[in-house]
Amino acid sequence: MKPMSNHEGFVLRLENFLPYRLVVAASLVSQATARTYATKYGIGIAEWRVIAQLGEFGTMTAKQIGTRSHMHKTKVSRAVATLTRKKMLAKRANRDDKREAFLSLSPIGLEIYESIAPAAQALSQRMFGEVSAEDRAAFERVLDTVTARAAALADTGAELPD
Amino acid sequence: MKPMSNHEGFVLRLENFLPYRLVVAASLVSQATARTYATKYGIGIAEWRVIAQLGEFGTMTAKQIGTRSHMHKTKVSRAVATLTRKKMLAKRANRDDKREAFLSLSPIGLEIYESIAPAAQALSQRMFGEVSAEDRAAFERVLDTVTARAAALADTGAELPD
DNA sequence: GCAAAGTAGTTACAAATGAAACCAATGTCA
DNA sequence: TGACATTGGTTTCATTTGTAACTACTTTGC
Repeated sequence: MKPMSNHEGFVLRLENFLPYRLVVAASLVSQATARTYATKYGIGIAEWRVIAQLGEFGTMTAKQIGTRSHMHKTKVSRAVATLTRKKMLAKRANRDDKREAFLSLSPIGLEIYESIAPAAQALSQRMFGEVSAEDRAAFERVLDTVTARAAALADTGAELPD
Repeated sequence: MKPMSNHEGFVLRLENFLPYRLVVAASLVSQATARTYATKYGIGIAEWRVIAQLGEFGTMTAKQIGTRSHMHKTKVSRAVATLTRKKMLAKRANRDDKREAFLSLSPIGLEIYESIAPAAQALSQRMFGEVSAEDRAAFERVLDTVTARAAALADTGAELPD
């Protein structure tokens, strides 16, 4: 599409601008998944991400969950609180450091995990399914370098929405 | 990294899970850019996106801006309001349809655009600069298909296969 | 041992957000 | 024409979010 700008200077073509396209794509993906998790499983994105971490790694502190998932610590704290209220999490005190606690999935939480994880996989398949193996590999490479670069640039502090 | 889960069923490896990686990458990119725009130009992401659209296309209605940029209409409305307050936008009534108005950049808005656009380009270069042309092309292809798929899933509210 | 500095996690508060109600103008169709 | 649906855009309201302040605990340096 040709830009119709009425000025002479620098013109940024958003439709070719990768940061913009990346953010738009991610926000659509995020919406689609959020909707599915919410309507079919009554669970928010932050909660799901906590469950997913614990489902994969078994036992973690809130801090570790936050670091691994790039979630703000207040978001983790709140997600953990609601999941605890819903009896999906088990919290075990750490005797060697009473500030933190070891979190893991309760039987109910595990049940949820075991039902959502394949559904998430299927949803991913629907979004990325028709991508060739080569393109997929390239895509992953680019995601890696960009993630590293952007993390370095964003470094001085702030955190993620979804 | 090896999963340490203590259960036997399905395990989703988030570090290989594309939707997740996409969202994380985008959110880091978004943060990095937001920070730059905010601190260096005193402008928010939504406002910048409105400016960017108008800088590229000259004149648009709020509806068109929303559609092209995938922004919620209230977000567009608010961004337009603050930009108008800052005298960065010119609003011209549409005589043929009094509900909408034609928006474009004022001289001040254009000045901002001309100063941010190259900075955005430079920032993008820093994030995607070391990506090869082939990988970049593949990346764009994948973004396109995923954007289309996710958009379809997001607004139909399609269900998951069971 | 102890004060100062740092860390895990929670909470208070203010800003950003989206769903839904709303307003004014336009389109539709009998 | 005139009722009714629709659309562009704004506003209201409840929720979500992040920043900063805070609590409780731990580490460091002396």
